[in-house]
Amino acid sequence: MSQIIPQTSGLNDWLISSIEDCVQSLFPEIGDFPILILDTHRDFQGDITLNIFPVAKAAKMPPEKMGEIIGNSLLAANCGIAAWNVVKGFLNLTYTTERWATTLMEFDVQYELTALQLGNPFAGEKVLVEFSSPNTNKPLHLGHLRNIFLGESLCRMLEANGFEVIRATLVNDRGVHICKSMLAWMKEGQGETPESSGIKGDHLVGKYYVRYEKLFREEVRQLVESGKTQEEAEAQAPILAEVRTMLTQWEAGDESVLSIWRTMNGWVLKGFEETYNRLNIHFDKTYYESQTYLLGKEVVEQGLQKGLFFHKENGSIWVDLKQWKLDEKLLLRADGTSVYITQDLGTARLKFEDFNIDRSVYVIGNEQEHQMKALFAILTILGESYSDGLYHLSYGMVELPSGKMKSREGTVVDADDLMYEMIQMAEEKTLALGKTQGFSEEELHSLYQTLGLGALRYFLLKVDPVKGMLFNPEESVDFKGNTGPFIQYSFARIQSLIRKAGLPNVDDFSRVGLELSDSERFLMCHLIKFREAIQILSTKDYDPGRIANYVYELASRFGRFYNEVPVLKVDNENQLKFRVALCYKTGTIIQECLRLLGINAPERM
RNA sequence: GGUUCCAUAGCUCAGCUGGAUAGAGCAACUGCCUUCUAAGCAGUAGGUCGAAGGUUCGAAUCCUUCUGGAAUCACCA
Repeated sequence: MSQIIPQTSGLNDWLISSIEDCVQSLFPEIGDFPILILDTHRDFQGDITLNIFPVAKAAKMPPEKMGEIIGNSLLAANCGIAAWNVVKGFLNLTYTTERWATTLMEFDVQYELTALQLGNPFAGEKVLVEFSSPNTNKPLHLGHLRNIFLGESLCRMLEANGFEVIRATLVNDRGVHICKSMLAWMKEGQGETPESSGIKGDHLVGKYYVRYEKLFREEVRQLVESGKTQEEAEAQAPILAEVRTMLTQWEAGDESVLSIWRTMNGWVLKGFEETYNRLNIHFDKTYYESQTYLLGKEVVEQGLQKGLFFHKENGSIWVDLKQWKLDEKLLLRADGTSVYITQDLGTARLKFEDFNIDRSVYVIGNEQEHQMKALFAILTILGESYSDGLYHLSYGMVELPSGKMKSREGTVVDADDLMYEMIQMAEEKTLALGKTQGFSEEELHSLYQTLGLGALRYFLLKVDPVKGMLFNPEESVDFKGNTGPFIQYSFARIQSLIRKAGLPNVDDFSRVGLELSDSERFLMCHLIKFREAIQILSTKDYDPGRIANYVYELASRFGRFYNEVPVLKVDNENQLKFRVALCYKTGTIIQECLRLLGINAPERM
């Protein structure tokens, strides 16, 4: 096991050790100092920059003098540095052409991924990622899409880092909200089904969820007119009592209620399945709350016996979370029925029993941050073996210009509608550009999907998850600038070059007559940071957004290169090979980054 | 009221463990398609990084306080 795994890019590692050697030989007495490597500022000459302040401090020497000494020493060592300059406390270094050529020829997406996995001390650990987790009373909306894209992309990142990933979703298929749409359908549905109406199942049920709200509002309005206060009216609306009765019947196993419940849930789940398929999302395991909601009681009972939880006078069971800066938390009601967190405890245990997981990730909105903290604290108190590997990937809500989306009031951006619109828009834009001669109907259809859904996915993933997002349906999602299609376009251009030049053969590559332009260096400087960009060192790296940023920067540097430097139209054979190789490798990295984001990369567009 | 999170260009956002003159995209304006895909490239304009202190060679970044916004704090789910 003496294999050497460069932590980041080989080039930078090599530079760091060169600098270490150099400083050690010049100043044998020097103590520890950090080597800070950063990108060279755009306005200065160089490929990479050393921040000299820490070294200078350790050696008690003015930074500029120190920079001079190190620069000269690296140059004299003949180790791949062609030039240097010092500005203030910064030593800007330029690699030799030879060094760059070697680096590029050795650079390979498969090698990078393998090295990433071999370098991950936790590789092979099992991670269960729970995401999407919808309710079965309404269709998926924009907020779910953010969740789903985050979850799927995180799974792919974890896999790339060598983790074994289990994709799971928890369907919330029971409770008052489910009964509401059932009740409205029984009252006013007249037997309407997805087949009879031609409406997708989840949308049909969602329609009755909204209908319930209308009926409820109407009853409240009448009660208020008859002299009740708003509060009284909302509490006394007869339809609410009907819902409660229905829930009781459901819990008691009343077959007439269960049968409608099964039917309507079936419609919704079939609808979800369609949407997931369109998004290419597949779960290894689906948990249903109706099957897990009683499970937690056992976990609570065990904790009670171990003395970790306690009773209150009325018989309810609690846990003290004060050392986590949380309050006391109710785990089981006095009547023995479970609360939300009881179910979560049960599901958590079940996930472990099913898959023997090392880590458990929850992709859930930030509205449940408090709840998640409490859950993790309790699992830690219980001493669950995976409690160190718990993580809540929290994300901000997607809001509309008019404010929060509310399913009840019908003010939501529906996932299916939005996807459809995105694909339509992709079609319009593609046709307007008229670059798709020779495409078959099938290819066109597939291209529109790739572009439309790529734009949507990128739009939702490029923003830091912790931040709330604003989505303005009027302005819609862009196709130019920092967008999915721009990155896809960069890839398509590269593929076009490769089709013309053929795959680069670098075996007989020599450096004769090779010259590098600024834009080539600029592109390569970023290209070799691929591994850094996708590496997961801790849970703070559970963010697909940084891949989006990385690949956008890469595509944008490629754009500059493509415009400034001819690739195919060069006389020097080695120059041609080098540039084709640079394009090809940039393409493989773009493709892999897009794949990690769940976005397809089209060969032509 | 307690806790947590957020605040960067007109708008949407980058800015990693403190590092050079704070960067993109959109919108606006100016150039570039008889030459590798113009969904592109180059340029102009746009900033008191919410405010005030502090820490140090150095702060958008770390600490404190304040302001503004969001979420959450049920024997609801």
